[in-house]
Amino acid sequence: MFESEVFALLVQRWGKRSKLTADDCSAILALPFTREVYTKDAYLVREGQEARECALLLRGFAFRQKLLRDGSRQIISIHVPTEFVDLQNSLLRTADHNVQSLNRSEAALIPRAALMELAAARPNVAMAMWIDTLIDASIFREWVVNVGRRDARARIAHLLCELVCRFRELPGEDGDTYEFPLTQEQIADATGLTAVHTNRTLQSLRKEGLIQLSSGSLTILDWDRLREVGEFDELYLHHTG
Amino acid sequence: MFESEVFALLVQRWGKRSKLTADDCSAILALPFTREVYTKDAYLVREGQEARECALLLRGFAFRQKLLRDGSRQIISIHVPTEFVDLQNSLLRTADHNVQSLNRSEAALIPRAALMELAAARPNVAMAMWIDTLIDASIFREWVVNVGRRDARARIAHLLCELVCRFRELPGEDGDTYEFPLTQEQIADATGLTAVHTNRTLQSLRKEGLIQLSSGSLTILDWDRLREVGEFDELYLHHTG
DNA sequence: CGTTAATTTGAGACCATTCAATTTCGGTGG
DNA sequence: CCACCGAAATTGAATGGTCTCAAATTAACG
Repeated sequence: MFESEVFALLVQRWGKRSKLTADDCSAILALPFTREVYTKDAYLVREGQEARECALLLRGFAFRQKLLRDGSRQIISIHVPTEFVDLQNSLLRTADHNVQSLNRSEAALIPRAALMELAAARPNVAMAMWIDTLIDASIFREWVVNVGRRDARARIAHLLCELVCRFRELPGEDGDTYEFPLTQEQIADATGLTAVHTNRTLQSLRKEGLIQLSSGSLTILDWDRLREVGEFDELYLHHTG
Repeated sequence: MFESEVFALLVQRWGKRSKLTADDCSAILALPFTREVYTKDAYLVREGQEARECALLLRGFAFRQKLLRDGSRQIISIHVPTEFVDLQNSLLRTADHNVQSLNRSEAALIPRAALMELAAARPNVAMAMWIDTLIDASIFREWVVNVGRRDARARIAHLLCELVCRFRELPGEDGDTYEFPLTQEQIADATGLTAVHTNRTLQSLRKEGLIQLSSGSLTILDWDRLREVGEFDELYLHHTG
């Protein structure tokens, strides 16, 4: 995927909900950036670090995460291409969490200052960025509910539903089979479970004919029942398209 | 507390991190609003509802919440006076969660349109509002970690630490004793526990001399150890003051 | 001072964890 | 192309933290 394409997809995504003028669009397309490739588990952002640039995912996946003293990890969200991975850190200046690459990924790094100037000069663009961060926040809220009040089956089903909904938005992704980049350990860290229990729970979802999941590929066999098990309602994703 | 005071406190809070001109300030102070009083558990915002106005808390407390099919409830955040309770819903238009009054509270309801116009016309104000929502998001992230990866003692200790830090910012609140408006059931819903287990866990925190909590009043007896138990690091609150 | 909400207590059941070992998978070099 | 390797997935058994269901006690409030 060429960088120009990604910025074009970004403009397209934002254009759906905010009115962007031609000038707004060309100002976005004119943003300076450098490209960076990340290997699996490489850090894009580190907690405590001062934000100097903001990463826009071009290819691959990334996730937010916090580490606890005992070494356990909680994943807080998953990110797909065309998403900014740390607008929050850019505005708040010092990162309060880590961002890691899920698999081999690539990002465009935009200098913080350029992004802030753009936001200050163009209210429409600022609004689009703001809304992006609000949707992130909405997803965080749903995750609080997920890990706080649902049992293992529902947590995992809900996570799978969310990811499928978000993968579907990507160009070239449709049908019922998706490239699925999370290991069971990562699913566990995203749902607040252990890898062992995640494994057993996935088996039960498979045994009941809801999903098929192996070797990096997820097939949804029964979307309605998976939704039901995860008590999934996509309102919180605020997909207008 | 008079409304003029609250808007003044808001301007003061925002002024700490964003540069607000005199014009910005007077535009904020000129916002139209109506006042509304809420009884305990009254709804300020309902999931699925279209946002027509945005509530600024003047007095008392409020909390965000989602309800599950089985009737259980997950509290997602607590809010104190001078905080906007639903900027998120105002921007995203349709509310994806509920907001309830924690005790008897009072809010200034600002028409959505007026707030949006102010944001569009004044980048500094927009930035201040944006940052408010980013700090909310940071708190959501920490709550994902709290309910996802900590045991009952740590979850409750962490919640208490957060609330104390935020109460301290309020005028007239200092020392080690605070008005504490949450029932044990609400603490349970905020930490993803049951009320019964919350009760036993609070007893253990009391028995070890960390806190004193009864009849709506919380005293911190050993801040350092409470922090330790909750693995609390206030970076995520982004208090610049 | 009665009535309801909130807190407290007990006992048993269960979901998820822990720890350890085994098997399978994916990739790499010989 | 096969042998090897580390990572990922899988299995088993025992433990334990938290839940459930009830009932009792205490506090709050009009």
